[in-house]
Amino acid sequence: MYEPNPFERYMSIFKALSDETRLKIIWLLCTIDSKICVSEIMDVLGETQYNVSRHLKVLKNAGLVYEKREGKWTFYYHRPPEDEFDTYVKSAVASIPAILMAQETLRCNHRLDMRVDGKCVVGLDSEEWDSELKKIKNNEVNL
Amino acid sequence: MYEPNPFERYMSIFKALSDETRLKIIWLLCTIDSKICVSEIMDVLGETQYNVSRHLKVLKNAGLVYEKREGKWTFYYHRPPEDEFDTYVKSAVASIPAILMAQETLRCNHRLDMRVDGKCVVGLDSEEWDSELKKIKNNEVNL
DNA sequence: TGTATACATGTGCATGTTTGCATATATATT
DNA sequence: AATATATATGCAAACATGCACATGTATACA
Repeated sequence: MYEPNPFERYMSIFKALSDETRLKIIWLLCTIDSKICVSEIMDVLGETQYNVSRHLKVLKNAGLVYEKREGKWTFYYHRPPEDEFDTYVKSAVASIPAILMAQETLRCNHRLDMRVDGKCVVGLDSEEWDSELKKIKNNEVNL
Repeated sequence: MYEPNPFERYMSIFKALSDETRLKIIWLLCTIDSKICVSEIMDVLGETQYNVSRHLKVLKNAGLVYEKREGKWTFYYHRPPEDEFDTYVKSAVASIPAILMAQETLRCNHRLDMRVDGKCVVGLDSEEWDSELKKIKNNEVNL
């Protein structure tokens, strides 16, 4: 990425965070876990695969996340702050009240509990996750 | 402004800051002075009147500034942070290196020095400011 | 080697944003 | 009251963005 204008960096970070899906992804990365794969985000946010993938690319281009392949899965990691600006932006995102993310947090925690040795092992639209979802909806879990 | 989605607030703040002109305005408000009028911003940033006016409206709708009429002039004020999120966002903006704003800072300081009793008294495209600009360009001022 | 799974991306369409121009409004001055 | 100055805004064109569908690519597994 060639950035002739030094302001581009700041603008692209703010712009990347000005979308609800992307903001939620970053919040989850900052708050719940530092890495997450595409299918996990899909399930947690109820977004389609192409949308999640595209939004992640925007976040990656803004330098907010980086990706690492693990087998079939591509995990996206929260990129640690490199300067004061990054640090304050991260703090701002993290300060968004958890109550606004209650549903996503619940779903995310359940989805992440399915990992084995820190790796995603549940595929897209799996029956395993579907049955977990039903439990969540029926309040059969502890909030 | 009706905001059914609580995320709207965060998104509109990030979106407001994802534009170069608006980011520069907020930076100047945070760093140089807490208030500034439309014609001053025009002169400092070299933007047209309608653009400055509209960008200020975006910032106002995002809750980042508020306006107060003073005679012919409308002064825009930096709105103090109301919560943790606001505070971190302000810190992020303020952490943008001053070197990137050197030219704007210089022009802003000169323009603000023309105020009398804290009030703007120099009109649009005035000869007074034009002659100041020439001094800046000819390096007849102390950086 | 063939198939399934996870993810990425090109195209087209709808929508949103920015800008320039013209014009309207509000205040001050005469 | 008439005029000048400062600011705001409606309209339309240019541009950017987001989404859906289809398709392509990479990895895993049989």
